Amino acid sequence: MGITGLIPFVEKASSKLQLKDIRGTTVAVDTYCWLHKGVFGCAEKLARGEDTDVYIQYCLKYVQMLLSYDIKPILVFDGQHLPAKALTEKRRRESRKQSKEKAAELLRRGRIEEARSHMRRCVDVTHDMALRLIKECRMRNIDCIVAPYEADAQMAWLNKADIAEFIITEDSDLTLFGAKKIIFKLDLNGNGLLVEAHKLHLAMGCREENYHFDKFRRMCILSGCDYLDSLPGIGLAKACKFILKTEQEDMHIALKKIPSTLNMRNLEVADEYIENFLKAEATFKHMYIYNPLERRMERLCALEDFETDERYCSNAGTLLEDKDQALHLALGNINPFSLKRLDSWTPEKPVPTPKNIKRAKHKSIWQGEFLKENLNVEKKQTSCALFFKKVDFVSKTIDEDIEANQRLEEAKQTEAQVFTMYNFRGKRRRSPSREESLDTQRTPPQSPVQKSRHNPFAKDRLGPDALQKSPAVCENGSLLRLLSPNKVSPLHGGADETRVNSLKRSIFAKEQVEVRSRFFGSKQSKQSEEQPIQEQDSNISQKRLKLQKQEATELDEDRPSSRNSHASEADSEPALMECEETTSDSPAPESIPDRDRDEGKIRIKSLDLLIEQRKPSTDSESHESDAVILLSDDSCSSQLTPATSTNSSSSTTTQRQDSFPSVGKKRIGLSRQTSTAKKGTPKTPKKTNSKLGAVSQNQTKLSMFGFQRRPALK
DNA sequence: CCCTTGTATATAT
DNA sequence: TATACAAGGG
Repeated sequence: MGITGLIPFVEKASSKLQLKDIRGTTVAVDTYCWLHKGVFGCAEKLARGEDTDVYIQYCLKYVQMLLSYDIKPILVFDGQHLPAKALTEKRRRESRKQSKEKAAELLRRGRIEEARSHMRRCVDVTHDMALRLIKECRMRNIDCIVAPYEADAQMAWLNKADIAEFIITEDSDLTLFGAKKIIFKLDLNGNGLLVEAHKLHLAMGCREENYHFDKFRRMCILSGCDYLDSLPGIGLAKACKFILKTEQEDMHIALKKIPSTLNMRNLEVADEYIENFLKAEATFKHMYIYNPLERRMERLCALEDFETDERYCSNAGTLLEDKDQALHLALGNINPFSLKRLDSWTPEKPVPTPKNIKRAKHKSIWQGEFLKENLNVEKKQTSCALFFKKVDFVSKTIDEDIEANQRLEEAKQTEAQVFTMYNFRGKRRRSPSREESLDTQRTPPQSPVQKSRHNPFAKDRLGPDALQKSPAVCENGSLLRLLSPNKVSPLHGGADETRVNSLKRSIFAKEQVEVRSRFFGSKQSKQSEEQPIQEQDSNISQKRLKLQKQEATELDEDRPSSRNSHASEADSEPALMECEETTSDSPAPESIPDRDRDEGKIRIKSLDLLIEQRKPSTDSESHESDAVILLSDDSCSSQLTPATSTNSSSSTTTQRQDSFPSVGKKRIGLSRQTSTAKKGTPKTPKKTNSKLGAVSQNQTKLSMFGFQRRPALK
């Protein structure tokens, strides 16, 4: 549904987005997208009429993810069907009915697999299912709102009213309703595609001064939308061509010129089409929404704003006279189709939160004290770094410090993500420290100085107070002690005391971050071991030079835009974002829980890795043997023996890049053998430079923790 | 040659 | 349900 091909069409107005770039914001969510996808996972059960909460858990997983980024979600649900869509709905219902019959028929014949595919098509998302999710959200203090009609219009209004800065949806119609920032294709790793309305002229190939949003909307309606089928032979491309060629504002006149403008002589534009076009346009502009702050129904845009004749608004819904009914419909207490009252929850009587459920601390849109918080997280982070620059007057190489700080900041986010990922699996909730990490994510950052000085390994030193404020890197105390800078390497014993930013220290700071990302989230960073060490040797100095240059620009730059400009890097591992040298083009990392849900296993393997790190390894051979110790998977240890490793040292960069994820993943045990095998990742044997003699411990570590030359971008 | 339109397929756990 | 791909039409 929506506008066919619109998302590829607006490619020039879109950019990759990672949720960590929009921390502290509020987003409106098209919840039916999640429910539909969630329903897919349990379609069979639902088709059989069995009870299941799989789809609820699926949605809550997304909610948890948003919360972990300190993003306030507002779940928006569809309300009553519009008369204009009644026909479409009827068709869908019939199609579902047919699928159900087919599935039943196939089941009777015992063809289960075929029956399944039909079962998936016959399940529907009901309001009861929505209400069940709404009730779960009420316990968690997550705002929900049922739109009077289409969720799209409701979300667009939330966006325009600056209640929500972003909208998460799969439905391209959102752009037509006038939403400003829309996130499509959001996955559980927090990656999505951001489409910004102020860039739409780029997609249309229209000069900014000639562009008006009406042009875009008209183009989309012409290409065929939910409310109006397109004229035969007209899609987005033709519609765009026509809109750019005509300056006629009056659609009665303009539309008549389509055949001549587009050289389509056989095309006829009926008067009826023009009327329906204007109706469709009015529907997108003036549909009714619910204003939760004022607690009343309103039009998305007032009729006066466009001087629209009300007779064109026949598809934009009708005002519910009963204000109480409108409120309870918006709260989800009323079935929007039958208008039957199902519940009587109000924001004034919050439901108690069970002990095992976390309650979000965001202000509710239903409460009077709700204030628009236009927190610009990106700017905050920048100023944090700059502030730090001011206070640290001792250091000469302050740039290195800032850079190290940024790495630590990035790593903090990574660990938060990971903790949450474990959390929403909800399997083992043994340690309170994980919950704390969630809490910390929701509360705004403390003073910039504190924040920038945050040391992930300071747990031992700073005492209980620090424990509460900063999320624990790892709940395992021995792990932390092992990692503490003073103990890891004799080379750096005195570094902390002098407080001077020696090269060693700066490298070490980087290393710490990499260690963490290796454990908890990175795919790319795991590639390090396979990198020939001599190559890294030269890389280190290069890297430092580049980093110093980079951060000078990065600090002042608007973060999201700088991110977006590196399209291929946008989906790389969060902790490595700051260090572009270590990022690569490899596919987006998958969430850890999918790979290995057993945290115990991960913890043990992490320790293994630390043991490896602490071993006095002075050449690549011993490094090599250490690597084998790590392996628990028989199938991959064979690939990693030194014998095979020498064979392929001449492989090209691209080959290496392909091979790294599969090998690296196995090594720290964050992936399953099957998952890599399925994807058909070519397994190239590991490469090391056996000639390497005395490599400093530091360099060995660097090689172990993710430093490698960045493969050339295409 | 480009654009539209119809068809096939993966979708989540 | 949305996307990718192929084929047909102007």
